[in-house]
Amino acid sequence: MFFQVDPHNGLPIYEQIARQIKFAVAGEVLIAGELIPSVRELARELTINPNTIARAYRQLQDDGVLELVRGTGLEVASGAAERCRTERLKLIRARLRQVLSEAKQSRLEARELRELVEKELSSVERQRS
Amino acid sequence: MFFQVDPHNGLPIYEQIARQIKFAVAGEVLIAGELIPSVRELARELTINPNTIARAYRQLQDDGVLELVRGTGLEVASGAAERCRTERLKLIRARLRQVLSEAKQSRLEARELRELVEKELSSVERQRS
DNA sequence: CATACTGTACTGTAACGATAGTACACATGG
DNA sequence: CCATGTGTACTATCGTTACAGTACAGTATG
Repeated sequence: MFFQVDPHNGLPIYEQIARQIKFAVAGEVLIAGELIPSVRELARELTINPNTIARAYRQLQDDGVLELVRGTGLEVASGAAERCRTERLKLIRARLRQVLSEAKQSRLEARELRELVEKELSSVERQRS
Repeated sequence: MFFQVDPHNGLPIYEQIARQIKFAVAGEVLIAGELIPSVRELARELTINPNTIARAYRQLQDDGVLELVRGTGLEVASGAAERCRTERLKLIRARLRQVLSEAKQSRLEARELRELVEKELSSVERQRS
């Protein structure tokens, strides 16, 4: 698994994990019916408290992304990909809007902002996919 | 003063205030030598605890943005505009990079992402300056 | 001088996120 | 059957953020 967690991100860790799993489902890195890493395993891998992982998983169940298979683990719910794709788009759009709005509000000149965006965008596109 | 604070922003309130003041200094909305609103006044205006405002101001002093005039208040330090401009650019660039990187990492297609950015960018530019 | 305003310091309380440790019901595999 | 591995629940502790209230030194203004 390729999850990354940053404790100083502002976002709570359990939130980061839940979101990354949703994004993985949206991108079909995790497929319906597939078992996800166990609470203890992922906790060991990320050196994070199992309770924190469990909280993320509980939230994902509440959101209908994961389903419990008793005694075995949690699997990706069928039909979750669609919903996750929608949610992913909404989240990214909101984040983007917030950043751009802040930049604009800070009286950064429009030209400067557009240059910055162009530069970072092409920089990101040049990364390994 | 035109400060806005959102308690559910992830960022601590004192951090939001400090940043907005830095941005105001960078954009020369606040000029060197100018007195900023008093702790109690700003607290009343934003309906926020004075301690929280005081904490933001203390941090701004540590960063050399504000200078204490004893018994009178805090004024914008001379030469702070330059440093604030630099810091503003760094902060916005970092935020932008993070959002775009997340979007890319979530397997959103490059074309989709670019469209999204274009749309939001022009939307923001259309706002009141 | 006296009042009212500055920033600052201190204690205490509450909520939240994260950690630590323990315990339980359930299912799988030997 | 039994050991192991699932998720889940519970209590307790710690640090950070924010709030509430009080107090104090310093300065401007009357």
